[in-house]
Amino acid sequence: MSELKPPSFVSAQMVADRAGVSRSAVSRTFTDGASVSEATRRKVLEAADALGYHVNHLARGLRERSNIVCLVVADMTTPIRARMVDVLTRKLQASGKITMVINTETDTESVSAALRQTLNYRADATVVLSGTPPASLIETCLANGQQVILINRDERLQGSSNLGVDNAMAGREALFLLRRAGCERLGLITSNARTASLVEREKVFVEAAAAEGVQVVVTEAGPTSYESGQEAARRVFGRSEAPDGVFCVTDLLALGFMDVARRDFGLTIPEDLCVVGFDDIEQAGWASYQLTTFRQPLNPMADEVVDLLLQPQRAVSERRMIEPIPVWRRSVRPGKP
Amino acid sequence: MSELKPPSFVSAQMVADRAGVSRSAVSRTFTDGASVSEATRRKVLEAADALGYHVNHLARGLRERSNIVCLVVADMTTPIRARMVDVLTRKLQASGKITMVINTETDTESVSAALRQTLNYRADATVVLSGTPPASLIETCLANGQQVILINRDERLQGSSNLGVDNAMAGREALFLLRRAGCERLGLITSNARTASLVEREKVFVEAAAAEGVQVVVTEAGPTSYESGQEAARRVFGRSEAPDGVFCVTDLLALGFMDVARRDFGLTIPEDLCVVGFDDIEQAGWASYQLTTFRQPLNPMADEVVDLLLQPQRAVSERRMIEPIPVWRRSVRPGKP
DNA sequence: CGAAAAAATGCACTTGTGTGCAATCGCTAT
DNA sequence: ATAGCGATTGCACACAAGTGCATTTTTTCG
Repeated sequence: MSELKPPSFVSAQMVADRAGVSRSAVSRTFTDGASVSEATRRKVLEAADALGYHVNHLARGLRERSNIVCLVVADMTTPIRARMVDVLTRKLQASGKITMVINTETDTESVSAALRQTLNYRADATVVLSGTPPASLIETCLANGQQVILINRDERLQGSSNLGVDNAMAGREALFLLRRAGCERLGLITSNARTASLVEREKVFVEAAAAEGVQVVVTEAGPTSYESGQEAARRVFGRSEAPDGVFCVTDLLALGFMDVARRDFGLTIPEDLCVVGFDDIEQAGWASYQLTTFRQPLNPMADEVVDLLLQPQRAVSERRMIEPIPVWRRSVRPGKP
Repeated sequence: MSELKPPSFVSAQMVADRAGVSRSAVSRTFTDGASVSEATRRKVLEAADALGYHVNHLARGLRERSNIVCLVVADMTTPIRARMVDVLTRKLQASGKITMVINTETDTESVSAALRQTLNYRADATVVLSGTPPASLIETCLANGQQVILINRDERLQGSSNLGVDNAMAGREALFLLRRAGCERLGLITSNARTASLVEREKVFVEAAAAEGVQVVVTEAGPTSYESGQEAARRVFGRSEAPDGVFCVTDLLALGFMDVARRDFGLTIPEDLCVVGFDDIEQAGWASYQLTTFRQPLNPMADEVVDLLLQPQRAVSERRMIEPIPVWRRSVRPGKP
């Protein structure tokens, strides 16, 4: 009560008064396919323009869908996340949705709070890029008619739509690339984040190596970052037997790893050491790195999200899997013919 | 009419029915400081929990402030922009606001469309990180009681709050650093974006050099990106007289420039060439670059934004200027004592 | 020109909240 | 026991839109 916003928003009623018509006429002017004569439409538009009227989407959202989509995301500064947010907001906008970003931590409590916000704002759908929401809360969302789309989360939660890249394929292919390059002593660099995606890439890589009778030395560094990659390299090359081929479960890890391997241990890439990453962030293509990696096809993924939004009945289907695209650069020796 | 969302959101009325109280009691239970007895509050909370009730912030926004803040931004994948969005969403959330991101192009038409969206959703405020909205539209926002905060835009538009880093200081200081390192042939790398911020950094640098009787060769590359930095380096070192000290108006430009200078022209940094950037993106600190640059103090800037939001009367004040922080790394020779 | 069909318009209700006002409830003090 | 008083409670309205239905206006066609 202390202060109402003094210059209030202009409402349809004000426009109606000014144009000398009923409020319904104003509403219909801004509704596609509604029946309004050309004359009154002109009067209304003129008045609206003069007053600076804009339809209140909040009020509209009371009756029908709000057209709001919530994006729950952590670690937004990470290049891959930034690109995901960029692509998603773009495509969502293009399909008439507006994006609310909820910047969260990955712990369950933060994600839960984010999901509740999502419900508070009557979002048509929630897209989760980070963390794993508790099943009970997902059910609440679904019970309220809100779609839940999980990206790269692969917990298969009842009713939620799941969507992600094929991590197994990347793990297998990474091994293949390193073996073809003649690498004998393999290493795997992962983070302590233990995301389902990361774990799967790791697992498949190690298993595929075992199938060939090759051992893999697994190094678990800190969070998924450049610094963790550096730390991992210091640990790896401080040991007796150094690897000559490494799969880093993330490009950021790979870049940090490469920098330390080269600068602190004098290794040359790819002669002494081959490195494979995952994500294909922009920096992976920079001249200093030229990292061989797997691209997450973000545009197709975002298209898929939009598609799910427009056809909610598809949501119950199985997990949609998208193939990552191998990007060959210079951090792995070309295979012998 | 084809399909109403079949499992509709649960409303306060449903909770009231279940708890055997009036809808007002429900509303008051979720309103701080409202008068409800402990007994009914308990009944309401229980019913709300059982039904999965969540207050509709859209409806709440009809009467009072919506607590929505719109962020208008382009080039979100750029590291500096990603960090800005990250920090802003964080701080806004912490102060009880929710962020709508509008991903736009920098042209006036796109920005205008974004601003209108902002009005449609009754945002309390709009924060513009990219592009320059037309004055008339800003006035409309203000007339509707919506705050407009422009960051690093420094057009001084009537009524909007402006906020940005001190570009002049950076330009002067960059020259000082290079001169102290003994650089004689100076270059400046800029982009064709011609943002006010970029132009000012450039102008002050060139003027300060002129004041010392030193000429600066200005090279204008494409958009503000790593690739443009590479392109600029190829042009600069293809010419007869190569510079030995360069100020790149952006870190991304600087990193691309460094990579080409080193790899394609065999220069060593900082012995043959000193480089100064601006922004202090994460990559500037990576081992391959160690770029001397100026940090945009994003946290203080975001604090300032939140502050402006909470005290709208401050909005009319003059442009708030924040000092960038010099970050000394290895891309510039240390000055002679 | 007049009747029937078509188009345009306005009323009133709906969506989910918050809140002023009046009525009611419960407790204390005389 | 009852007046007095403060704490609860419910009614009804406001907020800003969309829309079914009935009514009015316009158009069309015989």
